[in-house]
Amino acid sequence: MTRDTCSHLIDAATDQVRRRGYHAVSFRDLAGALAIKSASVHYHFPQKEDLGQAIVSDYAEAFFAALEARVSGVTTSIGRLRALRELYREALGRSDTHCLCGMLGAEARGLPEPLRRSVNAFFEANVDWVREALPPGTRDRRARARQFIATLQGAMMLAGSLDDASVFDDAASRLLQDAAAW
Amino acid sequence: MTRDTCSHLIDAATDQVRRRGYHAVSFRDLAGALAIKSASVHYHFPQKEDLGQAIVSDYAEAFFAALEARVSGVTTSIGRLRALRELYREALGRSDTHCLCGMLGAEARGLPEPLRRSVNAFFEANVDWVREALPPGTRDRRARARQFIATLQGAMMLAGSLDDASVFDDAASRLLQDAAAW
DNA sequence: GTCTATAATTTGATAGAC
DNA sequence: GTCTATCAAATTATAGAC
Repeated sequence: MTRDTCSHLIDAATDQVRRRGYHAVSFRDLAGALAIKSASVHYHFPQKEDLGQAIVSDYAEAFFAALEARVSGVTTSIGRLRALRELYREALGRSDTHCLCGMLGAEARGLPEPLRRSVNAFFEANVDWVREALPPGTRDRRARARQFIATLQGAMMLAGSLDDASVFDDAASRLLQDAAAW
Repeated sequence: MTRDTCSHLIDAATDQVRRRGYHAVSFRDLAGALAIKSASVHYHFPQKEDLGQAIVSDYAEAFFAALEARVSGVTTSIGRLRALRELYREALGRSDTHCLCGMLGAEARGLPEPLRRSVNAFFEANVDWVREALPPGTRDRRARARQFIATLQGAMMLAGSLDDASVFDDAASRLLQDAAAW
């Protein structure tokens, strides 16, 4: 028994939006990927915005679940930050796509407001997670957490644009190096 | 005598692509902004890709010209890096828009290949500029330059999405703080 | 250089049969 | 749940008058 159409649609939409952006993905593109018709896509997600919300909440849930799985048993701050870096890195390496929320964040001013809010909730949660993971003595914790996420996001964008994953590796490894001294 | 239509079109297109992304901007949007018809836009830029190329090369030229103007007379490494940070920061503050190439870089996989190459040339030049601006003793200069640009780009994206310029200020100021010790 | 007019295609979306 | 059929609007783009 394979997964249902709804899950497949979310996967296809997530993949395509991560590659090309929200406005470049159409219901017909997605229908084609599943070998169904666009009317069937509308059955599952009446409006494009509904599908947008679904992929963001699905992505956020999977992201934080994968993150928690990785850090279970990891007690050092650097170890936890490293786990986050590796989660970003594997998304880039496995599917050669940008972070879904990195893409939607760039496009934020052109997105329906509720969708933009969901993207922002992801970022807030991501920043909060880093803030808690930082070494106990770190000062300006929120600013450092923002810096950390900004670097990973920017590195992922740059690596994807230049089609060179070493850009991510360079930026992320120096970031971790700096963070060890925070 | 006001500037000609061609320049106005480049300005309007740059502004709208920075706000909403390449695929979300139409010839009719741009025509409307100039109170002309879309057929007139095609007179100046036959294909959308032509307009895309024009805004990127225009942007890159203006960016590096403004950068050089800012660093004329600035001799310290930190002073030069600070000037770059301020150039990014003012783009965010003055027009509340993302970096044009940051936006197009995120969308890169969905752009015509020649346009993508122009965006990448901007990033390569930006990284090269930082590499030369880094303090003389800095090791892993290319990696550090990539980290620097990644952080500024990611910070600009995050600040724009969250509609909070303090995100940029936090990330960028900590970056400069770290860079002083590189 | 700008316009009207229009073509060809794509897009988000709906109605109703099966 | 999926389909056919269709719609209204939008999109990139062109031809030709002024």
